[in-house]
Amino acid sequence: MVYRRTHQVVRRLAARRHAILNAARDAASEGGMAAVQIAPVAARANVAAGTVYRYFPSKSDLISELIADVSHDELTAIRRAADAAPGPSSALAAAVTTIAVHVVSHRKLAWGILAEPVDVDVSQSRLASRRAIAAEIKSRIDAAVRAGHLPAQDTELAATAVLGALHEALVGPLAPSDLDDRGKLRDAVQTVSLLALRAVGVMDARARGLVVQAVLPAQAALPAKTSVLAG
Amino acid sequence: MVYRRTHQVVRRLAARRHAILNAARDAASEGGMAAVQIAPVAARANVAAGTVYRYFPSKSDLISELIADVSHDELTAIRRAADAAPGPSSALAAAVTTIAVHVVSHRKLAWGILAEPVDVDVSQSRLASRRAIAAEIKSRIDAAVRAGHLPAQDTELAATAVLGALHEALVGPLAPSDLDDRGKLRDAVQTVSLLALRAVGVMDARARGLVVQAVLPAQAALPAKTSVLAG
DNA sequence: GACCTTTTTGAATTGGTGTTCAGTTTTAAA
DNA sequence: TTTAAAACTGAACACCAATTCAAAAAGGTC
Repeated sequence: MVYRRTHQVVRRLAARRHAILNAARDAASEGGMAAVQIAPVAARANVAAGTVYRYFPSKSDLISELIADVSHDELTAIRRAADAAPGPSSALAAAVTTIAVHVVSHRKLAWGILAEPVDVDVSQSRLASRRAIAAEIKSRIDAAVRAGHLPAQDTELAATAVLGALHEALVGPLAPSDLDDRGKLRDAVQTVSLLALRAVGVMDARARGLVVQAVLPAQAALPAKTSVLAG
Repeated sequence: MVYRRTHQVVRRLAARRHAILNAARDAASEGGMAAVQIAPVAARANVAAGTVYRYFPSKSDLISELIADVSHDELTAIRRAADAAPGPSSALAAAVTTIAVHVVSHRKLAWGILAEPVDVDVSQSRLASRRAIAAEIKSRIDAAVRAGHLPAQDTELAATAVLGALHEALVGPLAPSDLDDRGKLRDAVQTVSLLALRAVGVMDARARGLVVQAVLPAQAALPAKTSVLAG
């Protein structure tokens, strides 16, 4: 044989793969999934359109991997925030506010990942992404129920509803348009987190306290260098 | 002039318009918005593809009108249910359960109206549809707040979040799959309605009572002849 | 029935983007 | 430097449903 992949090449290939995925993420962050088209993404990554197909079998696969990536980062952030909390209720509050802060800070990307119409079928990866995050929320609600902080309930449905409330209120088409203002953003995050906690049965007064405590670290964790979502 | 539209013709034209819209609604009910394609819809309505374009400038307009129609029917049903309730809290509960029962009873159509990817741009009519229903919910929450039954809050955001919770939990991709069972359906509707009411600040015990009272009439109103959504 | 207008038809056209592939460039080994 | 494999390029292709439009049919008046 007169050709073998050397380390250098392997690294370059990996870098290029990253570059393409990154280009896709950037495009999605700026213009939503509609902006994730092969030719523009290839241009952003400094490769030709055909090259994309040496790394991803189809556009569908590219976007699916993008969705999985972003979800994975998101899940990590949620877990870290919740695990750092002192008790089950705080953990739930931390998880909820983390999601709220993240999606509201990267609305275009979140909208693209979650619900924006795409011309290729990405329902499977969206489903997996949602399932994973819903499962995390469910487990946090379960823990709070076991601790006697919340009434017994269908926690799976509750987790799904909580996610729906967060998404619709913060990144959906009816979301407030003035969320670029830092104060407004925090208010919206607090309001919606409060709604979510009350929905699962946290008493109003207690929920307010939990939210206030959870919002600060969630916001602080975000602007650190590269944000988790837009990395 | 040697030609004027006679009554008969006017009626036939109107009937045809209805037939096309109805065909679109049927198609959406069966196969979601993906099934709303010009040729199949035309076939369903017993006209040629080209004829559709004498009634609707574009597919986008056809679907937009379909969305507006369905939303209008939905809004009417919500108002009727809420207005029949004895007080502001009951009215809110009635509105919420009405939405829940409707979307869960016509999931494919609801999904198509709300969020399913479509190849043409229907974001404006979807936005209008959502806005109208959110406004109705908001006004019911406002009334309950004024009556002192709920804590003061950002009712616009609350209404949006409530809708998001209902939709995601009942028609989204994570919605339970066993909702064809009548009992399961009722349980899901109750559970999610309860979550929605607690979210806006109704106490758990009271919310349970309101939901139970509201679910029965909402369910009863539905199967009457032609359902409001699929009619 | 003659004559004009509106309506309908459905096959052909259009448009836009994902995907392919023959030719070119780059890389590694001899 | 030569050789062969892999990687890359980008213009051409394919796909597929929305849309158009010339011809035909139906409707209305005289």
